Amino acid sequence: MKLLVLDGNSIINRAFYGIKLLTTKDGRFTNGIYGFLNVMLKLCDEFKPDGVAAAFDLKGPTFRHGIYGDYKAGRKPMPDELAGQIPVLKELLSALGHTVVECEGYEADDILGTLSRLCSENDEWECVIATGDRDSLQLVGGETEVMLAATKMGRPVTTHYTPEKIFEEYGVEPKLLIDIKALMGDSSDNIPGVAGIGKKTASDLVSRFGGIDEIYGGLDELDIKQGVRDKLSAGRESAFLSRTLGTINCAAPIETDLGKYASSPPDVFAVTSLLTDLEMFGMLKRLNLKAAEPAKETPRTKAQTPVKTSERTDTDALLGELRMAGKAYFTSGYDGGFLTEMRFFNGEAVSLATCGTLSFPSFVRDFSEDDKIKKFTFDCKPLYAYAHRNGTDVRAVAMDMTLAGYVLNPSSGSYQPDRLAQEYGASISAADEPESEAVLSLPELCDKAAEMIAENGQNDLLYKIEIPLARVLASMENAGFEVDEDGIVAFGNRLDATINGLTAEIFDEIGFEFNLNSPKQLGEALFDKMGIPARKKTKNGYSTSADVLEGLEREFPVVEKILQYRTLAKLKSTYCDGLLKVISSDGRIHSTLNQTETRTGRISSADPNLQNIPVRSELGREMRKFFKARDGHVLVDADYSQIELRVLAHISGDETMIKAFNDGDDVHAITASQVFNMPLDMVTPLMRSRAKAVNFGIVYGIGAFSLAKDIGVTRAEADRYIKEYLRHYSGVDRYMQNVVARAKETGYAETMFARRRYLPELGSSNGNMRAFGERVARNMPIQGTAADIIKIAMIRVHERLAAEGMGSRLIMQVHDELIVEAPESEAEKAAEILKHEMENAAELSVRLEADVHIGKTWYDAK
DNA sequence: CCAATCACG
DNA sequence: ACGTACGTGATTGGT
Repeated sequence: MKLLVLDGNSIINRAFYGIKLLTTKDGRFTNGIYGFLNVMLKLCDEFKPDGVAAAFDLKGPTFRHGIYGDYKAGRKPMPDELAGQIPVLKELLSALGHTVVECEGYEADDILGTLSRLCSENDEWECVIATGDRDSLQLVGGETEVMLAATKMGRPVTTHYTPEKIFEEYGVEPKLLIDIKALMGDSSDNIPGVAGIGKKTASDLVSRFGGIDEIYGGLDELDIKQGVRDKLSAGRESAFLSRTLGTINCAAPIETDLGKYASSPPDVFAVTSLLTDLEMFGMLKRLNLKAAEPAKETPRTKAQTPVKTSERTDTDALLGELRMAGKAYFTSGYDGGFLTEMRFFNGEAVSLATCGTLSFPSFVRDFSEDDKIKKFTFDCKPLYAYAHRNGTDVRAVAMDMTLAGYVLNPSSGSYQPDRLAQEYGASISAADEPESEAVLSLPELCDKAAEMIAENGQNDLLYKIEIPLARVLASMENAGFEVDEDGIVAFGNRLDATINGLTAEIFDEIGFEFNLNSPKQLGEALFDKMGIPARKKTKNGYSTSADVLEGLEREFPVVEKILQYRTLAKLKSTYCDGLLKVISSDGRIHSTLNQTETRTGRISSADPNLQNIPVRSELGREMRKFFKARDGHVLVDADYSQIELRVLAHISGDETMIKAFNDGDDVHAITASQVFNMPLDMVTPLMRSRAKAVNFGIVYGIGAFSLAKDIGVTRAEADRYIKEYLRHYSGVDRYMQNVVARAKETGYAETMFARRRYLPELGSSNGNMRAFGERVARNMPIQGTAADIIKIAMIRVHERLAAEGMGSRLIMQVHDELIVEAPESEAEKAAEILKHEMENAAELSVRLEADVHIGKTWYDAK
């Protein structure tokens, strides 16, 4: 029996670039498919295989960050003209009775390797691999031959590689090709190799001495020129790493029963309609088929589900068991963002389904969608994300232990299963394998967590806020934020020019060069060498922070330039260079929204952080022009007006502050008139800005010293402001005292929605620690309640947009701000939904207000 | 891996 | 007498 294994991506790529752009009448590209079919039919004629398997990489916009992430592999993204052809090709292959093989987390190469291994382990089967990629030559031998397509002098040639042929060409056995590559490197595959060793030297060494194990094993004794020996010695690690990188993985979890790959009879109807649709009439003839009737609507066969294999293939039975039980305790395994396996822990048995299972994707879908199966798991966000990317949803999540752990104690630091087991399931875990212990105790962990959550009065917080929010965050992460890459590059170049000029001027004025980015060197230059009086010190030397330098810039003009340099360097490195590095192949940036990171209940954004894109300075704000809505869409941006102060007004119940909010929208001015005892229309901008600082200070737990420093008045003055503030807002005063006392009693601070943060600092004998605990006790309920409210708003916005069947998507949250990407035609409606859901997310004694703006870019929508 | 710095709410 | 506002994340230099 003979299996023809096609390297799908490689062959369609060669076809696409080798054949001029063929299209159908209505403009769909077909050249890749055409070339692929030609190659395949030719190979079939030549080898008469009993089965044909086409391996493909899994890639494209249905997959997540880091996987979208060709940016990490340094490859060019596939052009849309080609990407669009691949699904059609797969459909056609399936219709022809061939097998399409894909496996999340594995490349086509790995599938080739695995099939080759399976054939060599199986007496009946032999295997022919067809590819355009020389990497596969390492697989030759045993039952495997490779047909390598190449272009010589502008003409396509295919070479048939057997072990003999490889020895003839390279002078080594196939396995050692990897070792040659490990030495010479391969820039197109990002394999470093050994610096200074090229193809010639590498082949020579390997053919004389064997693989790198032998070469390095006898490096000192072998007959190697000293220069080469030195290079080898320096590149030792790189060589071994390169070998690992260059070795094809022959253990992809795909269908292992080779019988399943035997060709089945073609679905003549499907093939005919597909080829007719592609206008490939020549191909129809070659297959002895007639064109389909043009009048008839040609229903397409459903896209073939990729074939997979697994430990447990009876996923239908598994699903049945889970349905019968009505609940499922499970964990999900991910490889770089791909869902690769699920383990079920119902009762005694552990059932494992992996992406190698024939029906894994449909199993995951059916399982996820089934609202009769209550789901108990860890960290549901990745599963929500997986489901969302595949056009479905996860229903009936009854427990997420990660989120439960976070709700029970947001200061934990880690919510890994083993840690949770340690903390909440100690009775079970005592043994050596922390992970499996944690997993085995999942049902008990869930019970225990549920009980504690209920006891704390946190049911709504977990089940109505955090768990539903995970779905929203998953969808936001999947959506991403479109950016203007060229714009950022151009902006970066402009910055670079200015930075270079500035650097030269600074060194010129100081008189010598040093590393401007080093606070240490800068401090020495400024305060030692130039004799500028230092004002503040850090542990390691002088402080050169902005607030110190700002006090010096009038007197010493060079300091102004240094400050400017800092600003520009930050913009360039963090925002231009940093963001460019993480643009995915879909032209968008997919940040990760952490749900268990902050101690107050806020979410955080990382990798990259999109919650700290500059806005306060005009130049920095320019960055926001590069964050834009996709074609035909606009950004709808809504931010809460003073949500934290409104929350303070509500939870303190302070009548004056409540009235202030009800009287008008400029609270800072109203506060100024209260604190400075003036009629509202006599409040000057300076008074208003000081009052604003006091408002912030109050929210942060304030001390007179810090307030004084912040607004540049004497300590006594600042003290007076605070006293006056608390005298007028006596309810706030009372609240601030009560909340600390309460926290000392209970040991934690809490929000309106029962989110708590334990404050062991309050019992500290260290006065500073205790003072810190007190400030947190004052601040956390305010910041945390605001965080709870916007989370509720996010869930409702997400649900409304879905319920109304809109194309608008929530794409970002910045603490008090939500951004929706809306089709132009929906902009107004999306704006109304945002405003309404945000303003009605919670019922406070002051009204919540959200300001909405619409624009093509983030800059315009603020 | 930490400290310093600076971007945001 | 002493230290001095809440919550984050990324980059850089330096040990």
